[in-house]
Amino acid sequence: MNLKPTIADVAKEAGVSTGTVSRVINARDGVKQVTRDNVLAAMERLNYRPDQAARELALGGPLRVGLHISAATKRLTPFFTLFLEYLMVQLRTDGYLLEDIASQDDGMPADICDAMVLFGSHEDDPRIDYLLQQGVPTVLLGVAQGVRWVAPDDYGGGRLATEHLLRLGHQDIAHVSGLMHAQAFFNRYAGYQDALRDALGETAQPLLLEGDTSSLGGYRTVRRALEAGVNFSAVFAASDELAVGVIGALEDAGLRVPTDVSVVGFDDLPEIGEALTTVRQDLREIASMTVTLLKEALSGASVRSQVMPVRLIVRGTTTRRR
Amino acid sequence: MNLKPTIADVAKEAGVSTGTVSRVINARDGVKQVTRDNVLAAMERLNYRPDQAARELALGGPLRVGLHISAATKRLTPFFTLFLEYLMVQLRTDGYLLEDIASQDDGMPADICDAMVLFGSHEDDPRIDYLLQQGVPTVLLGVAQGVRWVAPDDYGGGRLATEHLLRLGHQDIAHVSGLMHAQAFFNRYAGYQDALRDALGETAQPLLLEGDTSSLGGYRTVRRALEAGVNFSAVFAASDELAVGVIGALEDAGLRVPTDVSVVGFDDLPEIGEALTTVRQDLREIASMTVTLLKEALSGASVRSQVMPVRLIVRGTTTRRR
DNA sequence: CTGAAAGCGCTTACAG
DNA sequence: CTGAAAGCGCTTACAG
Repeated sequence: MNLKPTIADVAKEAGVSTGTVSRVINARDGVKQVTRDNVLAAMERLNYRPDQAARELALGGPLRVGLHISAATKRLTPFFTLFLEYLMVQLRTDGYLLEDIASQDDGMPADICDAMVLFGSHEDDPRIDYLLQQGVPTVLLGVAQGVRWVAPDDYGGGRLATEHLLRLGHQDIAHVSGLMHAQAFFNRYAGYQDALRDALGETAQPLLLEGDTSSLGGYRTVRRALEAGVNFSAVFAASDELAVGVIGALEDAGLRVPTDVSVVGFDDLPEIGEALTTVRQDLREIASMTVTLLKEALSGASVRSQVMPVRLIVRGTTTRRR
Repeated sequence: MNLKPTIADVAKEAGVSTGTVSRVINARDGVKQVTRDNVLAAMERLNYRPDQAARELALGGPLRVGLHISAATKRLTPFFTLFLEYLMVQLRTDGYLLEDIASQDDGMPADICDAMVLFGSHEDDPRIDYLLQQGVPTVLLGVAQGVRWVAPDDYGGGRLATEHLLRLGHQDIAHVSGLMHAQAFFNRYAGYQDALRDALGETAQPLLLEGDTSSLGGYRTVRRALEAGVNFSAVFAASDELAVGVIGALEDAGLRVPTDVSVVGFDDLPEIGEALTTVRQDLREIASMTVTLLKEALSGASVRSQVMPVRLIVRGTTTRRR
């Protein structure tokens, strides 16, 4: 039979009852280790995937995972859109339902689900205490103390991008970013600064150009810098969106990319950064890790967090300094 | 009892069996009209909503609705993101699962679901014939012949925006838009032209500024026009995103909005167009109508299509001509 | 620690 | 045209 295997198939294969299989699937304790291993092996052999509809029906509803984003976070960005899509798919696979949670007047989530995902945290985010106090399993996107979180290696990515430009002979490297109170931007900037200092010593001149984080923001920031006579032969932009704007501004100023100015982005978003030299963060992996931590939280495992690796993708917007 | 009513509750209330209730829920024929009315009334009284998990389990899987977007369409835009979210929620409510369908080499959808939603159609979209030939229930976003479609009143919206500006005394009104082969842009432009002609007669001077449809695109388009000495006291932008860029370019050129130049957008997107005078299209309604037409298609009802109304929202970016 | 059995809310042959 | 009943794939008291 090549139909989708059910819990009954697994039970037969493992020589146990369906109840036991169910217990193993749900990591209920009170199953002998040998039995558990047996069942796990059988599941593996049959490539068994639980049927979510059946599970939901038996349980009287899906497990609800609430997504709460801080007021300051923009939802309608390519980055957020993509991450959300991956997260939703991941959660659905495991039978969870992702719900959008609105904010109360005090900024706290207006509804509390079986578990929560927090987005757009800054330091000392009051939502964290609030949720921990209620004992709700919570995972954060970004870095914080005392909660489970997952975040890309922003610092390492900043270093990678900057070191790449340094290796190409650039010294006057501008960093175009958003406001520094966002943890991701702060860490990318820190990586940039450290790489610069490591390579150039104390003569290193970090050049931070802050502005709006959209493409338009990147454009205007760089255009203004150019008009003010600021000088650089390379730009590390803190996101692909910014990089797109940066390139536009350079073009409009008659500068060619990468011949005159090299540009590195961050994210490696489809549709946006496809032609860019950029630092790739794997959003799918990040979403997947978010779900993993969520499940750990739900099962009461000990708290841990995860930095996700990034890597440099060299494409056509960087070249050796002339 | 205030628990969620089940099919059994409805059956008892209507004095029939659960099988019969199921038949009327699913619009199976072979149910006497009186019985049907009875059941419908009972459902109404109890405010019955079918349990999707149970349905899915009994049917052996959810009904899959495939979303296919043309290669040219950008997915990671605020507009698309928002629409997709609404569509997904609507579909889930009715127990359908939205799936993203990739393209074959020839541009046709690589997988065919129980029903399809097509996005980013232009005239004579070959996907339409392809799907109709296979007999797949299909709904299109946009306008086309011989299929079910739903679209906002682009033409009417173009008129509304332009007439608003005319009423404020503006005569030199530029239209900033994307490429005209997109049906929505084409129709918005047509509305603009007709409103202009109706008000100013043959002296009317349509001024079309085409460019990239992002905010950055709007910015660059207008900046270039300004630098070329093009003259206007008002702009009708074909989207809120474009309008944001337009306003940026005006500001950077030292022009105040709306004192010096009035700007109208289109869409009324949250986060983007919140301060704009704009033409509101109700994406939630459009998504909901899409699902309605999908269900009609699935049940074999006769083909119909729907233009969704839009309306002008006057906010702070337009004022009387100085 | 594990099995047998009932139940979650629906659909659909099968009878009548 | 309609009802009684089995079945979809899980979970979970209840026994043992």
